[in-house]
Amino acid sequence: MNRFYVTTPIYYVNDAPHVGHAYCTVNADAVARWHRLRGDETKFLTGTDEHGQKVADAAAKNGVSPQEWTDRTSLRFREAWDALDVSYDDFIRTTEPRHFETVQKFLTQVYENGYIYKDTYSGLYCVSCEDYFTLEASDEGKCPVHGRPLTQMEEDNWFFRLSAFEDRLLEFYAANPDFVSPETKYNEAHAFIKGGLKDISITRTSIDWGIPVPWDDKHVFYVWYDALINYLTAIGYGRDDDEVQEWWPVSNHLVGKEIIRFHCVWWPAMCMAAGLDPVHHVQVHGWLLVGGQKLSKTMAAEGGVRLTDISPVLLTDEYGVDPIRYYLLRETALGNDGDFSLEGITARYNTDLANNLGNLVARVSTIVAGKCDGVGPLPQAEAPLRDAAQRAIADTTEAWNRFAPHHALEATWGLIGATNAYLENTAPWKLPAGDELRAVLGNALEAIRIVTILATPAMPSICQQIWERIGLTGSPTDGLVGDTAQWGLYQPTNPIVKGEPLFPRIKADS
RNA sequence: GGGGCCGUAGCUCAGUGGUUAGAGCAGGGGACUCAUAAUCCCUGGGUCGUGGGUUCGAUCCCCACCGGCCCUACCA
Repeated sequence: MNRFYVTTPIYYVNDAPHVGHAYCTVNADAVARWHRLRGDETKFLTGTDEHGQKVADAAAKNGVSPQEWTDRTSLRFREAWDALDVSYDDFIRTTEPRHFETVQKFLTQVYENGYIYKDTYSGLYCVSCEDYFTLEASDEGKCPVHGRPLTQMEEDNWFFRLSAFEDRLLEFYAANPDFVSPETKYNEAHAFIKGGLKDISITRTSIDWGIPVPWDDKHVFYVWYDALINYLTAIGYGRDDDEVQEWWPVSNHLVGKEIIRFHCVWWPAMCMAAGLDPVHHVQVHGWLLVGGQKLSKTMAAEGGVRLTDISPVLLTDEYGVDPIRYYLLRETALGNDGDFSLEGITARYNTDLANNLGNLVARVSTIVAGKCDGVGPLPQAEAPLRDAAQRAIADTTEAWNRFAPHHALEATWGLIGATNAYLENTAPWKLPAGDELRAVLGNALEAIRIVTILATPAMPSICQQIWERIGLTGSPTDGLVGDTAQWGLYQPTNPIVKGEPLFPRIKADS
């Protein structure tokens, strides 16, 4: 039995979920669904990050307690994921007792291993930002954001001895060239380590909205330290339900490129410090850009992007869940930045979904209804379409296995194109009733059946619908893809259903 | 200041040290009529950002520059 553990970052609850969150989460979801389809025992974790100064501030600003604020905002994330058909197995909140327990166990271990020490943090502080800057990061001693002079501040902090892991991290990177992908992100992380690592402050005394340091109750852990450990909380690290041995060796983090440092440098070092192997794999994704600009809360606040237009829930209301999932997965190569636009959604929808897939199902259904009394004929063992199907199956499989949903869908759509072309060549609408006609339609239906299996990680609900329309019982997810995605297995038990268009075209002016 | 990324057909992007640089979409032409004015076939001379260098030969290697962007230690 293979296992597969995939995580998203836990999302920071100082604001509402937006498309950027959805992008990451839907990719993780599709990959998780693929692995379930392969028969892997799969665990898909997402959740919310609920500590830190910004959350406390956001709560205060809204006149509620931090706990109430996080309850409220965390719920919005779960609602968004429900709206997107996200099949997480576990939703973690960093304010949960289980997380307190794991964090304290984990960091106590690091402490006992001698990698945490107390020192005075002294740095340049910007009162407006309420944050420290290094001299290098500052604008010649002035705040790079506000331009006002930074003041020297001191605070007693506990420090993590990150510098002790420079060599071990470099060795680890050398020994694990697939640790981070895509390769450019691996290089980036590797280069950063080579550039030298400094110890980092991991606790705060200035706030109390956080997880207490077990050996020093004046301190709470800095939010990132607590946050990263969520990946271990969910598999029971340090608790009765400890399943770290089973899940950690097959762990995969899907993260945005801006948090490479935390996941590819700090986090493996922290694991090493606790006597644990680092996460198995970090898959980095790029950003969705709106009009070439980063899609972010900041931009929206400045009026650069209308936040209401990029709420995931509004998008699914407008275009449907599966089309949005398809767009997010298909439009941008995972690892690259991508354009996000309503025009792009419409284009993908009309061409790939309405014209290619939806129309294929419609035209085949109509001919079967008209010429075969609505009963789907069986495919041939040997058919011209068979090669196209096998190529699509192989390419799609390979792509999903390496975190490349865009390539997977491209490969699957290759079979849709081949099937449309096959229909042109065989012109079943001209054929008299008989074996030839039945063979052509059976082959086309078989291709459609295979498509629904291959595409179900991306569009679970539409694929189920198509499955039923072509007269099959059960679901595309019944059985393992290795067994079911093989030419020749189409065997309907129900009549073909013509039905309404699966994807009514979106008119250009709407 | 330091580190890194990107710049390829109208658009979005693939791609490789070597004869004619590719795909999808858009556009143009044709076919067909089963289908959601859908589908299928044909159609892509674009200084591969600019200027140098290495090389028998570079879009792909090196350097500089221009333009866009990211990280520099709490925004997917």
